[in-house]
Amino acid sequence: MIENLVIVESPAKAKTIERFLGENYVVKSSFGHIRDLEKKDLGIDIEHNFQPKYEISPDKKAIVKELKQLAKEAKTVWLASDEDREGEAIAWHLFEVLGLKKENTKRIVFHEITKDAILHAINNPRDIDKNLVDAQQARRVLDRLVGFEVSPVLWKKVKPSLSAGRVQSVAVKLIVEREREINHFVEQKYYKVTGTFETKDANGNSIPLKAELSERFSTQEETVNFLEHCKKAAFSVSDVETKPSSRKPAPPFTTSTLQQEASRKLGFSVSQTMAVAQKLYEQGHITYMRTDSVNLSQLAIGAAKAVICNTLGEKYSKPRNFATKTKGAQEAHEAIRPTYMDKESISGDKNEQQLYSLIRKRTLASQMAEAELEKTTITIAITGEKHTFEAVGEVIVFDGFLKVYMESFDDEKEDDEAALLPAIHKGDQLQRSLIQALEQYTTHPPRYTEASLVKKMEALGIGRPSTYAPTITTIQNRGYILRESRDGTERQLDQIDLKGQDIKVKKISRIFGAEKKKLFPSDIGMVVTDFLSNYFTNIMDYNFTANAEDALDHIAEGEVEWQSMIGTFYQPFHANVEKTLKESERNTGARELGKDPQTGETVSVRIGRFGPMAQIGEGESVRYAGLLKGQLMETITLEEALDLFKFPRQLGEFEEKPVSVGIGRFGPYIKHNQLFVSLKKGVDDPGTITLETAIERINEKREIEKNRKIQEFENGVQILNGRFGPYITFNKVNYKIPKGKEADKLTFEETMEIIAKEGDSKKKTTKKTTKKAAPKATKKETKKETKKETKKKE
DNA sequence: CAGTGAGCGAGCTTCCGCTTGACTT
Repeated sequence: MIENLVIVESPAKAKTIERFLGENYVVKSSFGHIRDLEKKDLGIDIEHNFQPKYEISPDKKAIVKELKQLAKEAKTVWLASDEDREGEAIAWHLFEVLGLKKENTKRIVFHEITKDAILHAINNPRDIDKNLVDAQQARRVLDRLVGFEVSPVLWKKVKPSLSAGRVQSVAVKLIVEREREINHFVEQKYYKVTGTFETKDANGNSIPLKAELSERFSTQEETVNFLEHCKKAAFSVSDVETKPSSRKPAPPFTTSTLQQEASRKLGFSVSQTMAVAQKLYEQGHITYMRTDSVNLSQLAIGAAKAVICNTLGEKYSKPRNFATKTKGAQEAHEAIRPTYMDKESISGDKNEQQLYSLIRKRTLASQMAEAELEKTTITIAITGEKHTFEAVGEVIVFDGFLKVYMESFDDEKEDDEAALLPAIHKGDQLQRSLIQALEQYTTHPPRYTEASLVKKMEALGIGRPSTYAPTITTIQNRGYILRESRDGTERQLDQIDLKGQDIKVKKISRIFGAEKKKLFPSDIGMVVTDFLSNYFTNIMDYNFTANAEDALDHIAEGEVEWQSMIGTFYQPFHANVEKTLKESERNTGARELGKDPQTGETVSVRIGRFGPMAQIGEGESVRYAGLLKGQLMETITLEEALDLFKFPRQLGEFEEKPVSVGIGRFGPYIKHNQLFVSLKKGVDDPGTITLETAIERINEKREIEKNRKIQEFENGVQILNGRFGPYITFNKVNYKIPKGKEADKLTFEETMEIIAKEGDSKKKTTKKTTKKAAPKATKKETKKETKKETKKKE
């Protein structure tokens, strides 16, 4: 017999709570939701007032069985899932599925995992809030209806297996719209002028003062005119203004801000951040990592204060409570913070240590005093000229929170170092040493990174802390967007120097348009976004989720029945689905580029069965070519499209066999005597590569092939060098070499032993996976792809 | 792996939010 059974959502939480509650309590975890709408079909009985058809999730069968047994034996069952819509629903599903009875079931909630908070919760139980549960059911049903009615429209009208959803479709739209903004952006040339002046410090040493002209010139003529004027002009300090300012620390981390800072400061992807944070959480180093709250417990605020006072002194301490401003925040947890504030570092790998340190610094900084700054602006007048030079400097009077943590921003400029300015006064005359004008260009809005997309989604109230990372993975796996780095192109810019009485123009080179791990839309992403925006305008509206949230709030307040809210949405929505199926054209994003100058036939692009392609002519003479990576149907030119048809191109002969360049599914390649060699990215251009370079690549590949084989035994077993180091291959199956063995010293017996062992474990794992429910399609896809890739590389 | 792009039709795909593993490369 069990006295008390407490059910929480996370096993790590269960472990901690069990410690606080003592032996009369058994604490178990449900591992999140245990039940969901039927996986197959719609799972909603439209005819009967949208009655949901729930089923136990396949991977939760075992845990449900265990909980059922424990619940039967327990005197009291405490449902302690999170205090938000989803948590309330989990409690209700548990109540239903475990067959609990009202008289011995209690619903409790706590926002922080401290003994006091939990005991307080135990002493203040309540009933399940059915209105809140209904709000969750409405949310769930709405998402299913949108996803499962719109996706099939895409299958019919665009391409099979595509997906649409309240969150993902809008996330893709953000990236598509940004790309179009960039394409339509017209850059403006201007000249930025900086002056360097000689000043002297108290000891008579000269100190240069750098100042920027308040005006930017748009032509070289104007710029040179100005420099000509400066030749004989005098410069004097017309104003020195000093203003005190202060800077406040940022609030402690939420999931979204943690992902952003880890991306900017540590270069983590959002899923990487979550994986590392999960480890820290499981080891008890930090509080829960999926949260939208900036709230800290009193305990944490006190602990932070103690650490700050002890290590830095009292004047650095300033306890604060932060208010959450995020739309639709549910605040079931605390902000992300260290569980033990005084623990400066933790054991673990480098990533774990770095992320922990980031979280700790951010938390401490949030509880520290403002930084006191002094901003000085020096204005330098030019005789006979209305424009002035300005130098801005910032001095930290008191560092405050900056002592431990400085927040980063996406658009940080490199040369924005707030310099220390020399002590000069109004009326001082200045000598110019150099006046320099540099040709510059306005820049288009930046492409999203994973983290800045999360920031935008959060601002729009789209998605939740638990879904930001998976959503980004999904839209990449579906091929709607891709994350890429691109080398910029080099450009020659004019730099015009005035030194003494000489004006000199010189060319300097700068790299433009380099992108690092940015999000780009694909053709399919653009076509799908356009299609959905056309036919499902309301769902693609950035306010759709925010409006839905308002309606869900009314349900949670008990003012509206959830079925009536869904009914209001569904009636016109479903009619629109039917109408779109009947009336809309198949959408391939087809676009005419012009005429082929050689044949006069029409050149066009569209999405074909295997992706984006170009086409010349129709009927008998039709020719096709796939687009290259990085080319978009929307922006490809006629010339670029025509270039695609120049392949395969014959380069000549090598060792009496023809050498040709072609473009395949995996990019440009050289073909010679059954051997395929990829071109070197960024170095070789398939249009211009010479026979000589091609032979070089062929020889390089032969060299690699030669070094590939480390050992070979009589029965055909080989030890090879692969992309990930040495491995064993036998009968087309690969086996990894256990750690501590050296590939070149393995004997035949040892090798066969490894094959036998590895083979066994391989069989086991395949059995396991077949036993389990079919994995999600996205997972399948990634698995397939990685397999393919390894094959390709080895 | 190095091309492909028709049309037919079976049978499949798909959502968002809660949670962790079990995969290995």
